[in-house]
Amino acid sequence: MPELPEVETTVSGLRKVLEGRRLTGVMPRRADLRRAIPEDLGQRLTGARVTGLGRRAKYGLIETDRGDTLVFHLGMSGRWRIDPAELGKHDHLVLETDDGHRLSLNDPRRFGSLDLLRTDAIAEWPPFVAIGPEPLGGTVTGKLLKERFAGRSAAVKLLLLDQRIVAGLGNIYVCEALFRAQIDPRKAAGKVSRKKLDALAAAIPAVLLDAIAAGGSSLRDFAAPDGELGYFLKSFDVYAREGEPCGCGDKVKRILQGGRSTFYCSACQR
DNA sequence: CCGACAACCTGACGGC
DNA sequence: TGCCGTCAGGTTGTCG
Repeated sequence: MPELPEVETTVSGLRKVLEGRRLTGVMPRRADLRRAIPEDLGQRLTGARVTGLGRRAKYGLIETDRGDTLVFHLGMSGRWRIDPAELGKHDHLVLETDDGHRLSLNDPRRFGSLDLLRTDAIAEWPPFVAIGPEPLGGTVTGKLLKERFAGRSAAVKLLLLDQRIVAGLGNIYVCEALFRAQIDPRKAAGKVSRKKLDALAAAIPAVLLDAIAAGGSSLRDFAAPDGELGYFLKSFDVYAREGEPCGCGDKVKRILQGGRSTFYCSACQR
């Protein structure tokens, strides 16, 4: 579930427990997730103090006073647990703090990742070099979308999922933003009108901020890291609502694009 | 550049 | 109870 709002919520939850704390234990419990976990991760982080937390696109950042930043990605099924009663087979990294808290990165499907980067070189990390502007940074405007979509015949839905165009959007919030902007997800990106792109540029941060306000909602198995229920509290306009009525009275449709479900209202979105 | 598809991996759910 | 097919928030790569 982890799209931008869920990562943002996760980072906020981690900040409460980690900021300013010294890491007294750092225990990777397997060698790899989606890719290898750095072998020296435990050694480099043990004893370090956490100086700050942040987020870039769907990546969470844990910065330390040793010049290293732990970069995590939650993939499809990752979440952080704070003070879990017991560790299970999907708890892949455990952190212990000097004030007695224990955190675990739990990721059943292991599509997530863990990397340890030098903080001063983080901008040159290849995944970050390729990634597009932050949708909450105020720079994603109709004008920018017009430029990035120019000449592109791919469906606008698919280009919005491309992290190089805009960072942090995933399947849920792309569907929701397109609904709010009343854009047909199948439409060629380069043929969406400037007026619609202005509406889209406004809808993207609106949808994301609503989700953050709702506690990083999403789907079934997402919970905020402090254990508060973060899922199913938010209802979507179209996502996962196939066959249900849209506000206009028509039924929400589900189609496949790029092998993934798109939910939309063919009456409202044109 | 594009669309289609597969791969990575586990778990939940529905149908039988 | 179990077996089987389908689906799920993401990313990366190949093929034609």
